[in-house]
Amino acid sequence: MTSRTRPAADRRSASKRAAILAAATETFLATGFLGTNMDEIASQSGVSKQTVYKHFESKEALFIEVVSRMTNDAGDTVYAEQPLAPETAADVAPFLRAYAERQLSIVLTPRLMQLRRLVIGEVSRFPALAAVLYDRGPARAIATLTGAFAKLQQRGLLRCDDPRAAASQFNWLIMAEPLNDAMLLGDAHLPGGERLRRHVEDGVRVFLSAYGLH
Amino acid sequence: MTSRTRPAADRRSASKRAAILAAATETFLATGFLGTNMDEIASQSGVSKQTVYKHFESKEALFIEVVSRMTNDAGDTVYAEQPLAPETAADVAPFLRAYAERQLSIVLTPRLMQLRRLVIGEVSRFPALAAVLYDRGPARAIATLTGAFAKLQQRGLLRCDDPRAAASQFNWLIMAEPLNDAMLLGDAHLPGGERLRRHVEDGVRVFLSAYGLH
DNA sequence: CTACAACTAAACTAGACCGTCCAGTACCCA
DNA sequence: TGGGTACTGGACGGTCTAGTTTAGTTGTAG
Repeated sequence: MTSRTRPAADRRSASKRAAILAAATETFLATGFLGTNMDEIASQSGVSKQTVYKHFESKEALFIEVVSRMTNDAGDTVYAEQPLAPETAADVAPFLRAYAERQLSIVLTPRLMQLRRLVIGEVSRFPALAAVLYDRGPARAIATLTGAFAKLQQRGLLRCDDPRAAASQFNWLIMAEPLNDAMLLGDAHLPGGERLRRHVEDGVRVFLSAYGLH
Repeated sequence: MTSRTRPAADRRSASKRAAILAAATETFLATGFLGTNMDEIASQSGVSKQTVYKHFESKEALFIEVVSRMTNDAGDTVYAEQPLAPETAADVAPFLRAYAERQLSIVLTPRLMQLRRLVIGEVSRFPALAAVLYDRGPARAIATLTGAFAKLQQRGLLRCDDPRAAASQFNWLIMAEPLNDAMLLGDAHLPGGERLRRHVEDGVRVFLSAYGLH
C-alpha cells in the first residue's frame, strides 16, 4: 500500500487533469468527436499523451466526461437562483419578462450553442449525452415553470388548467425562434439588447392573452 | 469530339449516379460526414470506387450534393400545395389546425430529423448547408404563414399588427416542442395520432386567444 | 470489326490517428 | 539520501481512409 495521502503530488495531478479537461473541451467543441485527435489535446494542455491516458481511459471516456461536465455546469448556472413567483396580478407580466430575459441571456451564448450542436450531431453515437442535455436543459426549465405557474394558478393570478402544458408553451414561445436561428445560422445571429427585449415582450403578451386574467 | 449523344450509355451512367447518391444518402445519414468512408458507399451502391470518383469530385462534394438534394426535396414536399386562407371567422381555427397537423406530420419524420441532426452537427464545417436548410425549412414556413396571416388581417379575421411576428410565434408554438424533443431524445419520441392532435389544439387555442377575433 | 467510353477489381500511396511502450526525468515524502 | 510516483517525449504497431493508378472487361456506335 502506497496510498498514504500525498497532498502535493495529488494537487499536481489534479491540475494536470483540469488542464486536460479544459483543452479537450475547447477541441471537442471546435472540431467534434471524430474531428478531434488526442495528440492535439495533449499538446494543447501542455501534457504528454501518456498522462492523458493515465487520467482518462479512452477518447470516448474523455468526451463523455467533457460533455457531461459542461452540461451540468451550464444547468447549474441557469438554475442557480429560483425567481420567486409574484404576489399580485400587476407583477405577473414583469415576472415573466424578467424570467425570460434572464433565461435567454444565459442560454444563448456561443459556447452553449456549440455544445448543443455537438451533442445533437452525436445523438446516434452517444444517445445518453443527449438525454442528459435534455434533462438539464428544457426539461428542467419546464419543470421550474410548471411549479411557478401552478402557484400562480392557486393564487388566482393565472388561468391555466394544465400548468405543465402552459409551461412548455411559454418556454418555447420564448426560446424557440432565437435558439433555432442560432443553431443553423451560427452565433452571429444570436439576438441581444433591444431585439431580445422586444422578442420577450411579444412572447409574454401572447402568453398572457391566453392565460392571464385580462 | 466524341460527344455524339449515346442514349444507352448515358442512361446507364445516370442510373449508376443515382445509385451512388442513394447509398451515400443512407450512409451519411447513419454515420455522419467523418464517420462515413467512400469504400462503403461504393460497395453499398454496387459500383467501383473509381466510378464514384468519376461522378463526384471528392467526399466533400458528394456530401454537399447529398444534403442539398435532400433538403430541397424535403422543402418541395412540404410546400407542394398551399392551403388557401379561409373566408369566414369560423373557418380560421380549423384552417390553423389543419395546417399545423399537416406540417408536423410531414416534417417530423425520422429521416428529416436525422438530416437536421447531421446538418447541425456540421455547421462549422459546412455553414452553407445549414443556411440552405434554414431557408428551405423554418424561413419558408414562416414566410408562407406571414402571407396567410396578412390576408386574414385584411379580411378582418385576425387581429395582428405584425403578421411576420405572429407567423413566427405560431410556427414555433406548434413545432418547437416536438422538434426539440425528437432532436435530443431520438425518433422514438416523435408524437403521433392523439398526442399530436392535442398538441396542435392547445397551440391554436393560445394563438387565437392573442390574435383571434372573439 | 473497330474504336471508344464507361466500368470493374484490386493494389497502392500517403498520411492520419488511437493507444501503447519505453527510457529517462522531476518531485515529493520519509 | 533513497524510494516511489507522476510525468515527459518520442517512437511505434496496427489500423483506417481519401484518393490514384493500373490492367483488364463490357457494351455500344458506326
